[in-house]
Amino acid sequence: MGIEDRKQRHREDLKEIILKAAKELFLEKGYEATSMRSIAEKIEYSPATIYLHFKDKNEVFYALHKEGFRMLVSAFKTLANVSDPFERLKAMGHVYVNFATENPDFYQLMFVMHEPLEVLELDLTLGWDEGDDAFRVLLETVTQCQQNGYFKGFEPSGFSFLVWSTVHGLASLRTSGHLDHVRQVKTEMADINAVTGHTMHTFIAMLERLR
Amino acid sequence: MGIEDRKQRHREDLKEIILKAAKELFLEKGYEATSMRSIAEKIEYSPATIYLHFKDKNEVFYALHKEGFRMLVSAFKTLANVSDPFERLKAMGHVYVNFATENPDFYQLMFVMHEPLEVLELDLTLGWDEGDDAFRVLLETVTQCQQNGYFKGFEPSGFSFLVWSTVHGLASLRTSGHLDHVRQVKTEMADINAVTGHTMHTFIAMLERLR
DNA sequence: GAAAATTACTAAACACTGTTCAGTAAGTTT
DNA sequence: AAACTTACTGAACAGTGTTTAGTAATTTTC
Repeated sequence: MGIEDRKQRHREDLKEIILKAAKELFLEKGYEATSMRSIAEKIEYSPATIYLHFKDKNEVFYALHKEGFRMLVSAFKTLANVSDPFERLKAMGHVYVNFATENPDFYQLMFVMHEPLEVLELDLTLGWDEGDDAFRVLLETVTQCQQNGYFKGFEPSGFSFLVWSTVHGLASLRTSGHLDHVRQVKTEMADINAVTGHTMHTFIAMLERLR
Repeated sequence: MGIEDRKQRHREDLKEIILKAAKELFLEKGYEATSMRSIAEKIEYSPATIYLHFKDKNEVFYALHKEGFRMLVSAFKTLANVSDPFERLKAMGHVYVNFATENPDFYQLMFVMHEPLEVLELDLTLGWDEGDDAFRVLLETVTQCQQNGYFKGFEPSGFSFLVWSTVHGLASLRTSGHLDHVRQVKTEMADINAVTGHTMHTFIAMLERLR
């Protein structure tokens, strides 16, 4: 029935339609609960049709993974007008953690799961371009901070990895629920936002001491 | 056949046998590839038997998750004889990251996946005791460092969360492969061990500056 | 000692999953 | 009109976690 109706409708690019449906299901139900069959059902095609456009489930989610990076990089780009590099670094930290907080599923896909990256393992020339972009922006900002007298004596890429580790660690402990668990058991803090904010604040205070 | 043989064998606690098999399969093949059926086959029982001892797959892996924490906490305990708290904190960082490096599957289960924690979500009084223990040791060490003049002006639990975030971030970027990817594309470092070591070294240098 | 109750276990089914492949109907080219 | 190409699908394969009805052996009760 649905299959017959759909044939009348004007045809957009089917690949886009598949991704749109996959994204909606993914954001609504998560990765595990978004099956190839449920995507197919949503777009009123047979599951086999998806395999004409994507090699496998990983390739579908790798496309979403890339979309997530485009979102994050574009959020970073709004910070280009912050002229002071240290202020920009702080703002990047907040943007990063906020992105993870507001888009936990995307964040999981981009930085935690390695399923969608299995696509890359077959073709190592194929890059993680958007991710590399984001790191480049961080590295540039750290280097500029050093020109302003911050982080003296630290090797810039090592320092960038350190900053990334810290914000990623915070973001991932937050989205996994482990941070909130320890907060509940070990602290007096009111909620998960309080720990996250407090930890970010501590991190920035720490960076500030490294003038 | 196998089922008949096994009935003759002396009976240990079946729950332990299930966990032993689950652990072996898990360390060999990973979480996804360790099915209830494969565990059952390994111990020569029917899959249904496992459900007489465990509510579901999560409960099986929650038991392994706890075992991982016992391993980590016991590794921390070997550090009790390091009398200088700052030296102890540094050593804890290395133990933590080494644990994640040497037991990536356990680490995933303990700090990255939230599947085994779904068991807890039903019964919130049930704790993550071993994990809380590990955090307590960290908090104590940080507090003692402060008594020796380190990290002045920082609130101890916030600072502990920060330290945890950093080492967890490093460990999880390492085990997920993201760290190595960026290293390959963006740095001259030889291998994953070089980045990890370099980032840890940078972190410790940073902490040292906060006297 | 016979009957009843309990224990330990399993076969089979249910409702899913990702993926493949032979086949078909419609449109295009020769 | 015949041949070829495209777009798509139904059905199957081999797997998954989990539940349930049932059974054989053991233990308890009368």
